[in-house]
Amino acid sequence: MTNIHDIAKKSGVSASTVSRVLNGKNYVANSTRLAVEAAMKELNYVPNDIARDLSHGRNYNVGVILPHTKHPYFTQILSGIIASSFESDYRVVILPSQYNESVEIDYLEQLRRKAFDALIFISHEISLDKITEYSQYGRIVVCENPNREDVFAVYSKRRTTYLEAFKWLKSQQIEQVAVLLSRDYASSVTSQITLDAYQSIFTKLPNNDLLFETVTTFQDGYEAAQTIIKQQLNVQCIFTNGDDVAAGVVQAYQAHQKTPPLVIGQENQLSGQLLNIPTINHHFDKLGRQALELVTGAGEMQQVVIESDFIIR
Amino acid sequence: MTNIHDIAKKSGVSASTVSRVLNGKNYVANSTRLAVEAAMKELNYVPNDIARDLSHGRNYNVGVILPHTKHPYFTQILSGIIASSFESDYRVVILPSQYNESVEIDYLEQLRRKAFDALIFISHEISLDKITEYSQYGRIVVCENPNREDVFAVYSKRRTTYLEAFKWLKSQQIEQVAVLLSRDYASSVTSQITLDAYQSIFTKLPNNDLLFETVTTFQDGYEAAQTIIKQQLNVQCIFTNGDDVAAGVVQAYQAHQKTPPLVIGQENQLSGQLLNIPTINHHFDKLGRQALELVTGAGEMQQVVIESDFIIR
DNA sequence: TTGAAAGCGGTACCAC
DNA sequence: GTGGTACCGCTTTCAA
Repeated sequence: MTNIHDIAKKSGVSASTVSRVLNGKNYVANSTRLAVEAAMKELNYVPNDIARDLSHGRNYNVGVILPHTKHPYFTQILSGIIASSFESDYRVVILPSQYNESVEIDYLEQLRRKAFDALIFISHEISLDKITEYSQYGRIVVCENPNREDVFAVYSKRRTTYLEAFKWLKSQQIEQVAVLLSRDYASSVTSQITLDAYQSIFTKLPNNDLLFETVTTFQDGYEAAQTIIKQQLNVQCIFTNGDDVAAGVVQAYQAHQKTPPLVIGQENQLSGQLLNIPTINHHFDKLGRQALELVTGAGEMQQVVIESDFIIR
Repeated sequence: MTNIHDIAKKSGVSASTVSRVLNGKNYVANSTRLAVEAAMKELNYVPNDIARDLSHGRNYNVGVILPHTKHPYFTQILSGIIASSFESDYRVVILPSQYNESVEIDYLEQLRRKAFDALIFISHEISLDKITEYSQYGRIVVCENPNREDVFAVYSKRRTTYLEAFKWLKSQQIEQVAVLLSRDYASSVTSQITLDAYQSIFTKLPNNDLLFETVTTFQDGYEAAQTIIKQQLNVQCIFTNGDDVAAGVVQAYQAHQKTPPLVIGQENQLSGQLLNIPTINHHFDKLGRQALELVTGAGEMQQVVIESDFIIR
């Protein structure tokens, strides 16, 4: 590896001067500059980024923690982050966590060891306390409403839109609504917001047999619908947590030769467009973009809210 | 930042000894070890990864170059790479290229500057010559058949499966086949393989009006199908380059109140399952896993071929 | 079993 | 404008 000292020697100047030429900063005589550049060309020199990083104490890497890449919620946010990184000086490092707390802690430790300048949690199992504890080592942004003010956050304004959707249902005289959630009420903020909005509009929670709490895929949606069909429940609408799930519901009804009730999806995916399912667009790509801007920005503590839309079709 | 020398001083030993304790290598007296560990605990010390990287001359980062994350071909391979990285010591850095040659060259230069230990090109615009030129700076793997032996590569065995699919069509007395490609014959190896296989079976290329060369999305598929419908072409089958595209084709026919011909997709996506479209599964996740194993491995020059399946439904 | 010292490859402050 | 030098923080060889 030819280094900065080789260039210095070759061109008869000091390493400091080579460094100046390299960075185009400070004054260097034109003749000196040319001599140094000639030496660099001749020795086929390029600077070493790791050495530079060490000297600067930073490496422009942002770690992005997500459980896996099988769910559109994660991948859509990730896409936004990546798109935004393309326009910034930062690189995105993917850190899969499989919902495993100790893996997440390990990533926080890596932040502490300077492996990254900053971290984005698209989702997390560990507590917010743990996250704030590590904030001294680099900026950390979470992609959810933390319900406290000492955490950088970007999140979708779900509640308003859920209220809008449920209000609309009610205006259509629809009151028998099944709800398919991705995770149980206790462990998911999204589930809490959904059910709280539901209760605000319908003044009660859904009956137990109309509430499904671990539905995340097409297949899960299909099976939940089958349960509803078999039990011959009186259902006017099935409110799901994603268009793929919604598609599963519709397919299940069709497989049973039945007309599905009104099905509502989320995330405005292709599956929903194909089957003409009303949906809620949370604009996760935009959320991802904001997350990167926030985590690489210089500003004060901040929380950004992204609007979402209810799309009737 | 408390560093290794602080620990050395605090515990009354040399930095070398602290380093030994840190790495658990070489002999350190038990009493010494305990003293050092106590000092580390007390000063809340963690080693600096960048310094370690500089000393080692490597950083365990693998760059993954892809045009964008909007196409399932890219994201499926990426998922495989990420899943595999979880089981390795390497980190995945996402490098979006937007099909831009100078951006790709810049990433190659970053490899040279030691920003990464290795690179995976999921897709690339630059020449293979350029890629081999930079191979001296770190291992580089491409995700396509390079048709030469001096490049690490992982690719799907498309030709065999395309032949199988076309043969099956022929056995069904289907000879009027439209083909929707993602890119033109000249610039896409996949397009070449597709049409070459077509020609092997049908002894001729598709007519010009049955060949579409820049179709990549649902919408593109929809529009291509509209063209076919409007021109009232005699088509028994539409062979597409993806299930989402295939879904667009089917939807276009339905919108025109027409029964679609046999439509074949690729990639075994949800959209294809929903609409019951026959497809070709290229197992891109597996391809991604192999790509990471290959790029981080120690072995000789190697090329790995992934089997694909024709799924009739 | 341990320490001194020379790297790894740059950056940046302070004189001249 | 330019050079000297200390420093970023860890690893590793060689001697003791």
